[in-house]
Amino acid sequence: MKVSKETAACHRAALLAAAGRLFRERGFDNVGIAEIAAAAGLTHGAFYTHFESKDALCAEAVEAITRAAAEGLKAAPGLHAYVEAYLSPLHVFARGDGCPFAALCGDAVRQSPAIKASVARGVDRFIDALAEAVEDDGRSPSGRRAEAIQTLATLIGGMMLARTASDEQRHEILEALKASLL
Amino acid sequence: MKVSKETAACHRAALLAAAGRLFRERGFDNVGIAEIAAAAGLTHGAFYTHFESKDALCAEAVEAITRAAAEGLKAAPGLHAYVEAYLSPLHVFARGDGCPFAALCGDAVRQSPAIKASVARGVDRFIDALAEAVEDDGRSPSGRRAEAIQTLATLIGGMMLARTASDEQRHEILEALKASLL
DNA sequence: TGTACATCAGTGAACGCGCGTTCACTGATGTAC
DNA sequence: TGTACATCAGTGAACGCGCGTTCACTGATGTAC
Repeated sequence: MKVSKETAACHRAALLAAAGRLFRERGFDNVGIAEIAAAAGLTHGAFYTHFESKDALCAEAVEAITRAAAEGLKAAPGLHAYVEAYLSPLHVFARGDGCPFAALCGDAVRQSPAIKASVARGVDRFIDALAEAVEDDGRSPSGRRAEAIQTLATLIGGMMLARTASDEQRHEILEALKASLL
Repeated sequence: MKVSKETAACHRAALLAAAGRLFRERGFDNVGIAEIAAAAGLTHGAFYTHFESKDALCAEAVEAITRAAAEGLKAAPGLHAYVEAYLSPLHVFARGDGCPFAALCGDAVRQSPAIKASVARGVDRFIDALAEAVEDDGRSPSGRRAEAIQTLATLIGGMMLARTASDEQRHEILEALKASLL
């Protein structure tokens, strides 16, 4: 049955939100259209009135969650606090709500060009945001960008290590990285 | 038909080698038993005379390639040279023969406990090897281990970023990280 | 050393399952009069 | 404002496909005599 335009717009937003969460929790290939639709209160058939394909949804969901990640960084009370929260056990376990890069970079390599490009744009935006947050001790813009890249690599590499690590390892990894970045 | 014990042992080794390469190239879930068996010159049915399940193969393949990675580091002419080679465009594209952590950490989070444990053991061995390779300026063992963790996080995070990045981004990322680690 | 036979690595058809996608259909929405 | 009807978001059955795994069978191996 038909549904009002506002309701349809809500459904689309719900699909994107569910996809953003589920993809981060389990990766692109381990979440089905039916599950995403169900999480948004729909059946799988309705999905195709909102998105052309799963691939199109993936690209759009990546766009959304990477934009949110950059906004989250800009809204943080400072790089120090951001890094502290990033390298917390909470973030290790809250995958569905966490950093899209730590959750999906490994997957993205093997996805379609559209998805890879979406992730690459997100990475670029996030590096920009990090470069602005880095302390300005009179360094050149390119120097700050280089430091931003190093911080990002350490954060996402560290998060992935912490997520596969055993309980004892996890603590050691998070503490070592906090000490080196703060 | 039956086959001599040596031949069977070769087949098993070939299955492990093919799995190690294919898993790194495309991830655990995107490579089928039939493809691995075919790469080893067998049909899929024969696979089950060598391994109990795909999961068992994954765990054993991870064990093999992470051991090889640690040995490769120990055999390197120095940490400097190792990092230089790690952060090279060659490594970005040679996934099947490259670092198992950069290739599989993202996947491993979602795999069975056996696979996760296998990766975690590999990470531990690799950190040990890195801690030995780190320069000894009179630091404590735990200080060297912390530096090893930071180096590993930066390397695998950087490799994953470089692998999803666009052509221009890739160069910038690799150069920034080499500058920070060397 | 030669023969007879049990073993078992390998084959390929078949299974159940979940996936992405399609499509005929339904019925509330919202527009045209 | 009220009515008639075209639109189209949503439903659920169905599709083809590839997957991991099983299993009856084959025939070379390697052992027992």
